[in-house]
Amino acid sequence: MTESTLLLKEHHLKATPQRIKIISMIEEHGHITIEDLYKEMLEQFPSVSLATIYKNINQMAQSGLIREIKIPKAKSVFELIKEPHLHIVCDSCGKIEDIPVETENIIKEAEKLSGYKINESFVTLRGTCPECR
Amino acid sequence: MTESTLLLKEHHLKATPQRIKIISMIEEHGHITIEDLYKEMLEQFPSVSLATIYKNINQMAQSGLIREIKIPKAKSVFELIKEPHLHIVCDSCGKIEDIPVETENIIKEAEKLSGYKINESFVTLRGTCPECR
DNA sequence: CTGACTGCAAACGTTTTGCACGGTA
DNA sequence: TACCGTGCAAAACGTTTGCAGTCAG
Repeated sequence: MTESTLLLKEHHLKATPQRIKIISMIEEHGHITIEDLYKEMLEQFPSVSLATIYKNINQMAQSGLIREIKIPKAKSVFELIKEPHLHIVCDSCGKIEDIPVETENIIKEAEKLSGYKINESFVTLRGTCPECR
Repeated sequence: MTESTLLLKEHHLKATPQRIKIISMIEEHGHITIEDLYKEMLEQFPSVSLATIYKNINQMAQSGLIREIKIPKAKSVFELIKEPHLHIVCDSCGKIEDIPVETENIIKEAEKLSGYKINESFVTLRGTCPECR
């Protein structure tokens, strides 16, 4: 029983070979676009359909297993839902990394200023990574 | 000479009636989707084309006059580029507001942790607005 | 065994493109 | 006047849907 299979079972989704592959690819890459998911999937499942990928991605997002991250001026990527973190995108090579930065202070501040009850925060930074500098 | 006309001139774009209208609508609404822009524009320019709106929005974004804000689980909105601020979206009514929260601390922290040189930050929060609570 | 999942093809909504006409500087 | 912007129609894209066959539980 693989890790991906377990994740699927926990979210009450049938563990088909396609789904297992999708999850392990997201896990492996950290973040991945639909396009890359499809390309890489074709190597192992030559007749896989884009429709299948979309259907599964949508279901997994619905079940709270994965989440779509919209990136300014770039394609969306998908990631497994884990601990809160923020994203940083390299302007030069496009790489996306997670960073475990605490956003509590900002949220508290925003709640005070806005009067909103805040449920979730999405933070994306853009800059230049150490390798591209 | 209107404010919108000035903004266009500053960015070396010809001040056509359609462009002036687009900018004044973004200014008026703060944030607006392409769809709403088009609908409202039709009232004043019954034969305006969606193609014209897309072409202009893309040019204005390219010139640094406006910016696209991608919202989780919702349509993108466009805003004039002004002082840094973050966005908060109401889960219940969908309203989007700007909040002038300082993000310097988070950025410093992220730079330290990641080794990146950070150029810009995008922060979107979701929650419930005072009216919807 | 049965309902859920897959792959295919067609449909859909959004965004882009090419072109002839019209308007701004 | 020269060039850029507009509107129209068609095309290109990304995503979704319906359906018949297949598979996981």
